[in-house]
Formats: sequence, structure tokens, C-alpha cells
Amino acid sequence: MSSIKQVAALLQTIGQESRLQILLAIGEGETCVCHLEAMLGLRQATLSQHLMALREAGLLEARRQGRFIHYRLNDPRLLAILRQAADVQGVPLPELSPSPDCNCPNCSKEKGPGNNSSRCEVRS
Amino acid sequence: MSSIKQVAALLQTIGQESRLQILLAIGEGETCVCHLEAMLGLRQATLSQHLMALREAGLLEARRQGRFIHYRLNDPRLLAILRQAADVQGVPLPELSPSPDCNCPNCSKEKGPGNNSSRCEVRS
DNA sequence: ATAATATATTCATTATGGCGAATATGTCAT
DNA sequence: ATGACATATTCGCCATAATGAATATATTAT
Repeated sequence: MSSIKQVAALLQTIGQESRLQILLAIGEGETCVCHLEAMLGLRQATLSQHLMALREAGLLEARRQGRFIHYRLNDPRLLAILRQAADVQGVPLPELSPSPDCNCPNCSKEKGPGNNSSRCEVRS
Repeated sequence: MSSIKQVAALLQTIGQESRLQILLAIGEGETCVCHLEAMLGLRQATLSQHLMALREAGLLEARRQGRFIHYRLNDPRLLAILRQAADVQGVPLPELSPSPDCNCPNCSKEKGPGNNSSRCEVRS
């Protein structure tokens, strides 16, 4: 595949609202799918499809941890591209760090009463 | 429109082989449509449509010079994005400078015999 | 005014991609 | 083994975008 085709493929893969949100939400860290689902308000199947596309494009890596699967960026330079693009458009790039206070219903650590499971936590 | 939407729109607009070729061919300079047509082997109508899309996305500026229309990038940072993307993909970004030896049939300066018109030149 | 040329625009067709619904797979708890 | 849960996969539908053909517009030359 010509190099131009490859560049086009990359840009096309990330040139979509949901995918951008996913990438920004993952950021430099590692994020499990349930976080993303809660954060972005995407349906599970839809989200999974996008994750698959990003995986197949070589942009994401998946790591299984029990029932949970954690995704991380394969290359932090991807974020640089997004910043550049936002720069050209003259808009601020929202910071979507999911880890701090994710309201994923499965991950309510130190949240509302009666909920205690440490699911969605990385447990070695 | 949300900033993410805008970034997505930008990436989507340039995430296509023909558009990338156009942007690379124009580069830092200014290029007339006939050059592009010859260089990229795109049909005139197709090319014009892509140029329109890029114009509407605010990425290109057009300047009329007699019958000829010259396009230039509105923001050189676009090229930086392309370089970054190529970088992430680990491929070289081809340099497509059209000006030096464009083989556009209308612009054959110091080319084959019997052809002399300086068409496609910027004549003030 | 007419013809020739450079580029743009319109329209119909086709391909591509995202989405929703349904289902499958893999892991843990019992 | 069974059930519950997290995630993945498949499939059909629809919207969007790219393509091709035809035509229009603008500019220069005659």
C-alpha cells in the first residue's frame, strides 16, 4: 500500500467524532471499556465496533484483565496529531481523562451507598 | 459545532488519497489546477470537486489569474499534520513539488519541440 | 460575436461506513 | 454445570461521500 494510502487510512480512521472521543478518553493512560461506555454514552456494540476499528488500524492495544479489557494508545504521537488538528481549526481540544471520576455504573468506587464492588479496577 | 466535531471534520476532509495528493502537490507554494490535473492523473471534474471540498473546509484559498486559478494552502500547519501522521504510520511522506518539472500538457515550458506557450505561468 | 480553453457545478449512480438489533464468546461466581 | 456479566462479532439498513457524465461559467483570442 502506498504511503499516501496509509496516511489517508489513518486520518480517515480517526476522523470521526466517536473515535476521537475514545482516543481522548483513553489519552496517555489505560481505560477499560465500561469506563468508555459510561463516559461517552455510546451503546456497547457501537463502542466495541469503534474499538475494533481502532485496533485493526494499529492505533489501540487491548489487554485482558479478567472479564475486563483495557485499551491503551499504541503511540502517544496520535494525541499530538489531534492537538495539531485542533490547533489548525482554532478550537480547544477537550481533556477527557476518565480515570479520576468516572461515573461508570460498574466502577463506583467511593461513590453512592450500597455500591462497593471494585470491578473495573486493575487487580494484579 | 463542538470542537471535537470540528476536528473530526478536518481529519475526515483530508483523510482521502486524492485530497492528500492535492495538498502535498500544492505544498508551501501555489499551484494551478492544470498542474494538479496532469500530476495526479485525476479527471478534471473530480479534481475540481475535491478542490471545492477543500475550499469549503477552509483549507485552500483560490486566486484567479486570467483563465487559470491558483490554489494555495491556507495554513502551512496542515502539512505538519500530514508529516505527523506519516510519522505515526512509519512511512515516508512523498514530496510532491509540482513547479519544477510539471508535465502538464499545457505548461510545457522548455519541453518537447513545437511547444512554446507560457500558459499556466503566473503573468502579472 | 464566436470559438477555444480553464475551471466549476449539477445530477445520478455507486461505494463506504456508521448504526442498531441480535447473537456469540470468554470469564468469573456459585 | 449454570448463570451472570463484559465484551466481541455478525448482519442488514441507511446516510454520507466519491465517482462519472454532462453541462455551465468565465476568460482570452480571433
